Amino acid sequence: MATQRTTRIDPLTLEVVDLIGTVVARYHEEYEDAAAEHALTGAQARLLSLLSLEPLPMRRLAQKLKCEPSNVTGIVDRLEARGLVERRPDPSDRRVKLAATTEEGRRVARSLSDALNFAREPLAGLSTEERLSLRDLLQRMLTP
Amino acid sequence: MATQRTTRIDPLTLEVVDLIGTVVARYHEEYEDAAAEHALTGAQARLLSLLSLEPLPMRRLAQKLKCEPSNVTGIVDRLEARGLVERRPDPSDRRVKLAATTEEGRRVARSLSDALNFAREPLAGLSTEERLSLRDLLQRMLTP
DNA sequence: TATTGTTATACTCTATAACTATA
DNA sequence: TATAGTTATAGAGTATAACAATA
Repeated sequence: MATQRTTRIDPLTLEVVDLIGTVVARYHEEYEDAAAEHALTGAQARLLSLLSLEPLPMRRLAQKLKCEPSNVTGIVDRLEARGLVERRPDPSDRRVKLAATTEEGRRVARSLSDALNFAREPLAGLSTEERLSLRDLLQRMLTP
Repeated sequence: MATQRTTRIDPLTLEVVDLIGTVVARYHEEYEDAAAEHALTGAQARLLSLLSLEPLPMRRLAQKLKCEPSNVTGIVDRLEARGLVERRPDPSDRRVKLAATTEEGRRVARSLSDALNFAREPLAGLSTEERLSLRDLLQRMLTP
């Protein structure tokens, strides 16, 4: 019976789940703040970061962002209007448009990932051994 | 120089950061799915979960959800229209409206937290010792 | 005067459905 | 006919500013 499951979770597990919730909240806060410093929304920042690795068809972007293709049009429109992204034809298929970062877009994307100090500060207090341990625990948690 | 910091992050730390990113994504996916099963948006589910603990003034809700008070009005409106939440006067201050879950709202909130199997499955493969270790590492990561 | 909640407004993100141009 | 991208539309979340009721 579903409503009884909760009682079977031990306090330690609940504590860990709660900590993970805090990690999630902190991660999002930092990401949104970093995006806002560049006057970007979260979705725009995510799309820009994706494109900073390689140009992608609109369709691929939708898959990666887990949203409908129609939404990507608007997000790319707004980034294009700011000169951070551009649309290019795909020589091999004229239906496809490749979205790609401009020089300025790459600059912003780099600065964005630098601003994500989640990468540094929260882990700064852990030793190499502890990071190894954390890595292994997270890996086992994520791959059942 | 900000653009050089990235190169100073060792591969192990990057790996851990990447894993945390995956945890965040997985957590959100599960939360949104659980909310969608009850035809709730993420914001509505979060607000309902908050209220399932205790009635709160609209202002407090805005603080907890980290959004403007004006937005809470609409979210509570929609939950109230579905009979999951109600507004009550605060006897001690007639300016204040307390949002509170209905009986049905509590049921949905409980079912929602049950559906959040993130609490169970991802941690199922870890022993008690490993959970203790994970808890301590996350705690130290979050409290610098 | 300050605070609580609301309204009004504008923007973004989201999904759905219909359209176009290619394949 | 199938696919890629777009447009149109509607609902929801968000911030800002202005407002009424109460403190």
